[in-house]
Amino acid sequence: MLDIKLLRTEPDIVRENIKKKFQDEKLPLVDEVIALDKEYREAKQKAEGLRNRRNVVSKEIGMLMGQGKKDEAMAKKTEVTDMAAELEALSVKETELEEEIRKRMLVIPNIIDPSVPIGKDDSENVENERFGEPVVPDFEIPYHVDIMEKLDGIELDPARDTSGNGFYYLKGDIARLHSACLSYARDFMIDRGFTYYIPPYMIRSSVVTGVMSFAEMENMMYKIEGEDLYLIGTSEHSMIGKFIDSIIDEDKLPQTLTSYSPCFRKEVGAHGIEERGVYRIHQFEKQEMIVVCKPEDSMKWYDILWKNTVDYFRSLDIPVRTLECCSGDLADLKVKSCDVEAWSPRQKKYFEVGSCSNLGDAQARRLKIRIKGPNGTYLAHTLNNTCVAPPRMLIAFLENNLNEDGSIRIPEALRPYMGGKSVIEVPNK
RNA sequence: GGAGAUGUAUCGAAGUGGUCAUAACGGGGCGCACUCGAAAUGCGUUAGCCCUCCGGGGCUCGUGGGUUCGAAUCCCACCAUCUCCGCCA
Repeated sequence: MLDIKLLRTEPDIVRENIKKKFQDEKLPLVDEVIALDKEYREAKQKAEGLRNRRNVVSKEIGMLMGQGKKDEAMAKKTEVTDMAAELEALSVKETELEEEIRKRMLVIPNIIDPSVPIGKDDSENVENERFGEPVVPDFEIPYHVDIMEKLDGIELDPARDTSGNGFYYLKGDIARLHSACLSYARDFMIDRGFTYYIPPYMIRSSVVTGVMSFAEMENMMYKIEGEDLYLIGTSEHSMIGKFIDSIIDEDKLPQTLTSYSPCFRKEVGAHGIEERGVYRIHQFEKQEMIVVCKPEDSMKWYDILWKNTVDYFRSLDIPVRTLECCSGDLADLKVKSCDVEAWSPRQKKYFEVGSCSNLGDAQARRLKIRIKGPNGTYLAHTLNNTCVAPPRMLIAFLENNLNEDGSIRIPEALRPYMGGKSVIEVPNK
């Protein structure tokens, strides 16, 4: 969410930004907000004038009552009663206008960073940099489910019976590999100075509506029946939620956190949920990074965050690239964002395994996350990034570390988490 | 899950319908004075948000409603904490 003062003083910047994001249909909102805001402030001033009068008179009534001057007090009462209706009407108008303004402010996109490439949609995202050689071996790479099944590491049919499509049983060494990736990611991030968190996996509706839009909530979140609780779609929800309406001492910054959680997503209308396998599923696990920092540091942290993910994947011998989100594909709250994509030798292309975002002060403004410094309080900047989401990254892991005989090589870094194993062998039947 | 108690600034806490909400009283922090320095002492200071014609004004006593001319105070709902009982990993 933008600062409304920016719309008052520099509406052209806001309009220009909307155009850059190819959301011209939102252009009228700028003038609407400016007009509503003017009306709102007039109503507010009038209402506050009346409230002031009421407070003063009520105090006088109190004094008169204290002195036993009942008649004079009664006369004053009438004065307050007379303006009650006007005040009530103004209050309602005030609230209504405020809501109308907020409704519009929520959909006016955040000002993007000047470095963001201009483009209409995801087809115009820009490859930034490649890390590692994208190798295609001279033998055929099977579909990830087939690799896993050959290793006796996945059971999809029973999962369909117990839970439906979009769930899975991981088994044996593949399940262990999944957990190893997470444990390794946890230690990897701790080594880089991040504080490890295990957050609540369910959050109240008031937090949900704070951290996402209504449409997102409908399409992503599972609700617990009979309770005011939702299963989190990512640990970012609980991690950012804990900062809602808080003021952080400047010397406690930056907050660099890494959180583990299972993630639950309905994936309503999402492409690929029907696909067999673990690419898009209703339940997965993820190690996440969250940073809350001073405004001047956020771009520095943005670079540190995505590089962490790149380093993590490179330490597992998986080639990756970073793909920068163009203006039109950037979510409204984000200033800048890139995906980390892993190489798939089977598809001979890169696919998304993580997403790094700098939200500037937009999320902080919406959630009232502030910093207290020597010169007053100001809004924080917030960032988040995926370290690893194993079910999906296993696809890249298995494809890139597959031997011709179907066994899987375990990179050095992961061996301590796999009981020292250097290879996952194909079981003899 | 049952019973009871509680929620006021940085902390403890007073206020139980008005003329004591920046909020008594006490502690902590910070600044200044005294001191070679420190302790002790004294003085001062120590929320956030919004509007502003920059004079000021409004809102916030866990949160949201209600009653009232007026609510920290009365009523309702929710949230949280503590104690006891039950249950559980």
